[in-house]
Amino acid sequence: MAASPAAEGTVAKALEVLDIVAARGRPTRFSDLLAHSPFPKATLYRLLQTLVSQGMLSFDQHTACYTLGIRLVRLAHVAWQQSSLAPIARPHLDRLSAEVGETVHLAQLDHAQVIYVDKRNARNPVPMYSQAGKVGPAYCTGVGKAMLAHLPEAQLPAVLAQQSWHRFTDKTLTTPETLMAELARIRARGFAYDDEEHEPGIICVALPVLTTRGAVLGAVSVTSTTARTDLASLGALAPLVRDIVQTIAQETETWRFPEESAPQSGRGPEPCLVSR
Amino acid sequence: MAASPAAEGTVAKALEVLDIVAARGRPTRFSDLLAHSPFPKATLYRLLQTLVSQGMLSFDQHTACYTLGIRLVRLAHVAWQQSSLAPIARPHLDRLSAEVGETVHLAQLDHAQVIYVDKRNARNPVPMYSQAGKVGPAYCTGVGKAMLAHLPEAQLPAVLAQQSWHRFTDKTLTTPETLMAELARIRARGFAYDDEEHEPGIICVALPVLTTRGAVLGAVSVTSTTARTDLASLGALAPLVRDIVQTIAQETETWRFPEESAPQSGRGPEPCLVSR
DNA sequence: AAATCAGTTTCAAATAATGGAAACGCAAGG
DNA sequence: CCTTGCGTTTCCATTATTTGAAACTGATTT
Repeated sequence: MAASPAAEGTVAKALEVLDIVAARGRPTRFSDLLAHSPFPKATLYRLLQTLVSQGMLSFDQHTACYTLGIRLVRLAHVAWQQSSLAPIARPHLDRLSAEVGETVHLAQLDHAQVIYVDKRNARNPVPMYSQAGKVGPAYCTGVGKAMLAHLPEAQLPAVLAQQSWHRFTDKTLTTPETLMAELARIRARGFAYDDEEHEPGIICVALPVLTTRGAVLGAVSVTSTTARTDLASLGALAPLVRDIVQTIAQETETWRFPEESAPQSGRGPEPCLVSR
Repeated sequence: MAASPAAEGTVAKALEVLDIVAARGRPTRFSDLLAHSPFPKATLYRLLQTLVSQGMLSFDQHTACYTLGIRLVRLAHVAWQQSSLAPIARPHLDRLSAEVGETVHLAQLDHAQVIYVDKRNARNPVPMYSQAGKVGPAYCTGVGKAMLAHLPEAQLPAVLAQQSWHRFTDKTLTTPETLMAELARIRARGFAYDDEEHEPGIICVALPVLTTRGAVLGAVSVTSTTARTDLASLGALAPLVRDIVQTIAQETETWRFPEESAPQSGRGPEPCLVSR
């Protein structure tokens, strides 16, 4: 189960249950969840009931299985829109994608992992691991290393300590020391490569999206395969990607303004009605 | 804000806070949230702290603003995959989209609203979060009416009572009575039209995805414009869409009940979603 | 019929949440 | 320099919820 953040409140436990359901990855029965949770039967049972009644889980009468609920999807859509990064980056990813014709990723750091927040497929799509919403390792992906390289020094040790250091390929860096050296190279160079460190044959260039203060917001990468290109050619795209990430960063900061709470008319189906 | 589900547990309150943040739609300050929540200052503060520490919200030190957190996006991705409908329907939507070349939607019912779960544009296969989770009215969209028409009679009044009945166009049905009549026509005809009831110039055909027991799982629609086609031509696509929804329904049941038989006795059709 | 299993409910004790009030920090104004 | 006001955070006695062992239900198996 990896990161169990030592439940302290009821809410934390409820969320942990959500994670457990999510981790099963399929409709799951009570006993299965019980076996994979640290909670006693009655506690788990009540948590599940609460979550179901709240719409965060749904429960199928026939199969007696729990799945994640639709309320999550609704919340997540807003989350995606509300995150300052993703919606702002969108048109720029489109532009980048059109220009280079390769797979393009936008990622953010979540705890010590990379989460792919948006993605454009290559004109000739290549099967690969990443997918919007999916999480991946930070220490052996282009976007991950680009972000780690610009993390405040104080945070780095904690984050490195949470990496799995699994050797995906024989080029994977599997120790904090070698990674630290790589991060220094990345800072010097201004961008990161992924040289088949996560999947064989998959390479990429990645640049971080940084605020003017230097805080890491996310990272953008262009990914391809060794069959189609090589690191040097990908590196040649770095200036283009730099333009993109700088534009994104700039627009993000412009957007930041919080907003006074104008007396909005409470109800009303008015505003954001779906395009269809 | 209409649906405030009268929090009874702590978890419910925490989730209500999430909804409030989501409803603001932008990074929001404490005082703003306080003004829009039913909780006392200290309570709200602690709920926010919990949610932030759990990653469901994120808090920006500089602007002192709360936004929905990245953990939500991660969960929602799994939710989408795990929902029996969306991943199963995906290839069939692709097929339908390729065949008709028009906008295709997959929707489900969430409370009394329609939630768009997947979508195909004529051209590019848009990344998921750009549209998943968008909600729309049920009483004046093709997918919405198709699903309402097949809801258990006992639930219909409650759902209709939650509609806004806003007159989007002069063809919008704005009373329960006229809608009930329309739903009867839809049941008789076997599929629903949207005749510019939500947006002028936008028309569609929609069919519900039903289990063998008749429970509503979702709906699929093909949408176009009056400039390009008319209702009659869209209606001609109904048999094709019927094939699609039936295949989806069938695969859903196969997937969920690998070797279950004896499908009788229980009470009436048990809809999988919908109001508490 | 008895045993087993999966899921549900009970209840007194333990624990966590509550919220009024007050303190804190900070910027603008006297 | 000392107010004043606003937004944020902490305190703590009170209150209500959560807890979990164990008992119960009702299927299915032996």
